[in-house]
Amino acid sequence: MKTLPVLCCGPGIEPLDPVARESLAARFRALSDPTRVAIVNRLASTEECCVCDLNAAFDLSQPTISHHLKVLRDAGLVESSRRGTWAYYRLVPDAVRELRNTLGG
Amino acid sequence: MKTLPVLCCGPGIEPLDPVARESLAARFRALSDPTRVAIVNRLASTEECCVCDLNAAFDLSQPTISHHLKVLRDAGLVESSRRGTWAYYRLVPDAVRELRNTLGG
DNA sequence: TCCTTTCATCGATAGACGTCGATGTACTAT
DNA sequence: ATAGTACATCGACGTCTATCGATGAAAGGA
Repeated sequence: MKTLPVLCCGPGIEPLDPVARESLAARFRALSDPTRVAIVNRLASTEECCVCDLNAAFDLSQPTISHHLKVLRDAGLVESSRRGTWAYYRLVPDAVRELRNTLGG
Repeated sequence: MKTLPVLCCGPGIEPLDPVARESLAARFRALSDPTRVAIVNRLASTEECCVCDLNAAFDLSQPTISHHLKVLRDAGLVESSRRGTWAYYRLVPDAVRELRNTLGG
């Protein structure tokens, strides 16, 4: 005789709506690449960083680094500004904190 | 010569080693899909959850849900155990907490 | 003006990923 | 034994992604 399993995922939960799921997944996806994790790690330990230094640091082609920066920018995790010829990138602390909060139930 | 930009990403940082980058990225990649985010969200609000209920909840085929659960399992974010015919999944709180800490300056 | 440097974008390609139907496996009930 | 249920795995398909070389745009220096 089998005991009917307790109905899990019961009535008390509040599931994420589809928009929130997609939005959260998009931010995590931005961190789903080792190079991007390293970039964020690097930006986390400095005020800002110019692209030229990132290019030098990562042994990847310049377009590839530029691509990763765009992914992080589109995800709202970093922001950039140009000063003269150079582009400087920095973290968006609120975005990182927000993401962390979603893991801190 | 123009004013050389301040050497950013200076000597004080400790960059992640390649293994850590890959390992972190792998965990974030597990959360890079809206369905998996929703599964984790669901598991976060209950003790454990049987696959049959997840199948009913997500309007995706049973193999697809099974695939997502495997991804989360391989990432160490969830664990499962069989009791009788049913398989029950639950979060691995340490894994989630660890991931959160990496975002916590 | 011309050349160089910095960075973004384009186009192409190989590999990874999400999804499904079909199949396999283990368990339960009749 | 036979049938049915719960879940995992397999094979296939279309899409997305990481990467590169080539090109474009903007700025500075000669």
